[in-house]
Amino acid sequence: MAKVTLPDGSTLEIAEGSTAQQVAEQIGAGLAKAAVAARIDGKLVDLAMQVADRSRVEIVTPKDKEGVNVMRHSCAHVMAEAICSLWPQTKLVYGPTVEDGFYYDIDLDEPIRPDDFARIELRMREIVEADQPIVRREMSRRQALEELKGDKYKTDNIERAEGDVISFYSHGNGFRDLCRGPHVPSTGKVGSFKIMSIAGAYWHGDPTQKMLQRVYGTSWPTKKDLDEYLNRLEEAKRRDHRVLGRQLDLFSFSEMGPGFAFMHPKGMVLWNEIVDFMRQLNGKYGYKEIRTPIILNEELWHRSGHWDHYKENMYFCEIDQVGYAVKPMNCPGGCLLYKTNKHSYRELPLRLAEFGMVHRHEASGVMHGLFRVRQFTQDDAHIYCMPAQIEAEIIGVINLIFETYRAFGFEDFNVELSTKPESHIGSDEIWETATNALKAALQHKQIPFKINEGDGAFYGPKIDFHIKDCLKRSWQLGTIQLDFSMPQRFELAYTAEDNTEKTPVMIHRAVLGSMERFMGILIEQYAGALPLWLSPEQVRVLTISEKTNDYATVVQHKLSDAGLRCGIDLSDEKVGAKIAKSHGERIPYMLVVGPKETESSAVSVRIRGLQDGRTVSVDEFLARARQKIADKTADPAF
RNA sequence: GCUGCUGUAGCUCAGUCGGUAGAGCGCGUCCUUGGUAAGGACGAGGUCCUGGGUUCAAAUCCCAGCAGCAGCUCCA
Repeated sequence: MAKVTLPDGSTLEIAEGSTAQQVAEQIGAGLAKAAVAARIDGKLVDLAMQVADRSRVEIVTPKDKEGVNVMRHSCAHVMAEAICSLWPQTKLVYGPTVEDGFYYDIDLDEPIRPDDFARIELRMREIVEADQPIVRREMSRRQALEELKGDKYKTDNIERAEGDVISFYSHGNGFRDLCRGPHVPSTGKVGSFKIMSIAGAYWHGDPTQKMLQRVYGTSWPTKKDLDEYLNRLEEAKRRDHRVLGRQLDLFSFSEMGPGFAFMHPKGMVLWNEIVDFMRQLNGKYGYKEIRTPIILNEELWHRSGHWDHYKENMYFCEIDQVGYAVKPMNCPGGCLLYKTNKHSYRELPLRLAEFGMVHRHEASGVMHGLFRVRQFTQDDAHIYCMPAQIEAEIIGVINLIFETYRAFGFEDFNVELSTKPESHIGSDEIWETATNALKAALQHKQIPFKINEGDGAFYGPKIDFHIKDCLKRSWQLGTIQLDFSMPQRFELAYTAEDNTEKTPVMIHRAVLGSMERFMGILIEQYAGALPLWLSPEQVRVLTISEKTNDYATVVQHKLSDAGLRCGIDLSDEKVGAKIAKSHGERIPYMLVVGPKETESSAVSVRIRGLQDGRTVSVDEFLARARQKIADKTADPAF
C-alpha cells in the first residue's frame, strides 16, 4: 500500500502503482467522472500517470483554470486530427492554448476557408463521439529525432524542448503528435468547441520564414459556457468603437487618407472635453503649454537620431529644394524651443506640455480604427530637470496619470518597467541611476509593476501604463521615459549653482498616449454611453406635439445658456420614436415636454437606460445635471 | 509589409446559370397633433472600389492596383 496527501490535508491509502485516475475513483465517482488531469506534487500530469508513495495528489477538473486549458489543448489535437484526415498532406507545426481557446499552426499549401469550418467541426464531433483514449508515449530525445527525421517542424520543436524525455500523444486511427502534454484521458472529454477563424502566421514569428495557416478554435467545459463566450464576443462587437464612431457620428475615415481620422462635430466635443480636462490638470501640476511646428527641416532629424532610427516610418517633402520631414515625435521641436533661452537651475524643473500632432507611416496592415492610426495627437510633455529631481518628477507624473485615469473611470490598469536594451547609448552608471529612480518612484507609490528586461528605449528606461479594453486587448496609454541622449545631441544646458554649464535630464511623458486611441478606448469602455460630462449632447428636449414647441424652445435655451449641451427634437414624430432615437444616440437625459409640463414650468426627465421617468422643475433638473457634470459622475441617474 | 477574406444607395446588406440593380434604416414632401424604446403614404438617391482582360453581353468570370476586415510582425 502507498499513502498520498490530498489538497485538504487528509491522507489516502492507495494500492501500489495506482494511477491518478484510480485515486480519483477512490475519492468519489463524481470526481472521477469530472477529472481531466491531475497535479502530482504540484506538477500537472495525465490521469494515467502512476502516483508514487507519499506524493501530494490533486485531481484537476474543469473548475480549475488549468483543467480547462488541458481540455483546450486536447481539443487542439482533435482539431489537428480532423484537419489531417481532411487534408492528408497537412504538416503539423505547433498547437498551444491561448486565452479562451487554442490554435494550431499548420503547413498546408491549400488554403482552409471559413466554409470548411463546418466540415472540420463535423469530423471533430465524430472523433469526440468515438471517445478514443489519448495515450502518452515517451522516448529519448535521440530516438524521437530519429523517428521524426525529415519533419523540419517537429525536429525543430524537439530541439527546443527541455529535458531528455520526449513525449508523444496519440489517439484514434494512428493520429500522433509530439507534445509535452498533459491531455484529457480520451477524446470524449474535450468539451464544447467551435472553430473561430483562420489567419496567417510566420514560423517562429519570423517574417523571412514561411507563412503558415493558423486555425483558431475555442472550447469550453459545457455548451452553456461556449454560448456565453460567443455572446460575450457579440457584446464586444457591439462596443466596437469603429462601429459606434459611425453610429454616433463621432469620426470617420476616407480612402483619401488611410489612417487619418476625420473628427466630426460630435467627436470634436468629446475631443475638446478631454483636452480641456488635460489642460486644467497640466496647470495644476505645474506645466506650461507650448506648440511646435509639424514640418521641420530634415537636418533636425539627422541630429535627433530619427533619421537613423525612424526614417522608414516618416513622411517627407521638399520645398524650394530643401528637404523637410513631418514630425513623428514632438521632442526635437521642443528641444529647439528650449534652446531659445539661457536657463538657470532656478527654473528647473521646466515642464512643457504640448498637444502635438505627429505622423507615423505605419505598415498598412496594422491600422485599426482610432486605436492605430498614422496621424495622431499626443498629450505630450517634456520635463527638463536636474538628476536629483528625477524621482520627485516621476512621482508627480504618476500622480497626474492616476488622477487622470480615475477621472475617466478607469481603475484597472497595469504598470510595466522596461530596462536597458542591448543597443543603447549612455554609461551603465547613468542607466542604473535612471532605472533606480523609476523603480524608487514606483515603490514609493506602492505600485506593483512588471519588469520588461531589455525593453527600454535606446536612450533610456521607461514606465508604461497599460489598460485592457472590452475585447481583452491590452493597450498602452501613458508612458514615462527618461532620456539622457536628446539633451546631449541638442547641447541643451542650464547654468548650475556653481556657475558651470550642465546638461539637463529630459523626461518624456504622455498620460493618455494619443487622443485618438484614448477616445477609442473611452467609446468601447462605455459602449458609446459616455459619462454625462463627456457626452457630445447631454440633454435633448422632446416635444409631445408641435403645440408645445414654444415651451420646449424656451427650456432648451435656458439649459444651453446655463452651459449644458442641449438639443431639441421638434420633428413630426411620436414621442416614443423620439425616445428611441435619442436612446440610439446615447443621449443621457431626454426631457419630454407637453401641455402638463408647460403649465408648471417642469420637464419629464427620462434617463438613458432607465424605463421610468420623473417630473421635476426645470430649475431642479438644471441644478442636478450641473452637479453631475461637475462631479464627472459616470451614471446620469438621479 | 505578409497570409486569408471582403468591396453594390448616406448606413447595414440581398442580387440564382454572365443578360444594364433591390430591401430595410436614413433623407425629402405630405397626411397625422399623437404622453415615454420606432404611426402611415409618396418620392429622391447607384461610375455595382479603380484599371485592364475574357465574352455578343460582366455587379457577376480572370489579372493587377487601392481600401477595409481577421490575424502575424511592429507600435501611442
